[in-house]
Amino acid sequence: MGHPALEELGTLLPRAFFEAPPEVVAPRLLGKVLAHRAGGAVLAGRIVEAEAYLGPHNDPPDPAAHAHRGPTVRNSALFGPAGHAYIYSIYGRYFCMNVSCEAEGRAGCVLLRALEPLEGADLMARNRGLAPGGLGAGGLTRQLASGPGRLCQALGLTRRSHNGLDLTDPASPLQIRDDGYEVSEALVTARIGIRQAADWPLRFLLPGNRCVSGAKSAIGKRVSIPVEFR
DNA sequence: CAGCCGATAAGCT
DNA sequence: GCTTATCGGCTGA
Repeated sequence: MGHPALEELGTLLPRAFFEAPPEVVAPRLLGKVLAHRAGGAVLAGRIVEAEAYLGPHNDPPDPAAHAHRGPTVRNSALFGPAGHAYIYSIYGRYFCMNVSCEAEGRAGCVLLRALEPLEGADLMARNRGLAPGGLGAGGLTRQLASGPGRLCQALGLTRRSHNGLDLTDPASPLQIRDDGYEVSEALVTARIGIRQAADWPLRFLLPGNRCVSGAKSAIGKRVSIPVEFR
């Protein structure tokens, strides 16, 4: 009661959606809904910012990607089937969530960097240690999940509980759905917070959206997303 | 097995 | 802008 079933948030994205290069999947994910069922609650938000990290089969390979040096215990989810969660801890305090791409045996992923909260904003605020009241007016809502670490904290995602989950399984507590929200244009910029390949244009965000992270938000160019990739 | 350091965020100057 | 918290996985010995 009070919480929607995940089905009400749109149609579940099929695995084929993710079986493509990350630079194709990342803009396609803009506007889609990331949903987490935690106990009786549902926490969900629209993806407004994402970065592509390329697998080692690319030429040149992407030196900023965790999959850069091939499979390891940590990144094994990236080399499995597409549409799985890859969650890792960073700086001892935070987690970041990626979606695996490409066919099984090939790595490549999309880092989810920011959400526009749709469901469970009060609970997100609580998870983030913020005051639950007055979210709408004060602009606090846009800070709930504006950043990869904030996103995982807001939704309550951890490596131990959620790494490796199949996002395309109807029984999974973590899914990505399409509620019909249409995105025809993305803003493309360099990726944030990396040193290697720092100038590659692989960060995608919804132009003008207030929930995106980072100072580089305004620096980039608009590209239209081909209809077949929407 | 020890040392290093990162796809971060928050708080302070 | 600069600093720091705090950790696990990676690397090389």
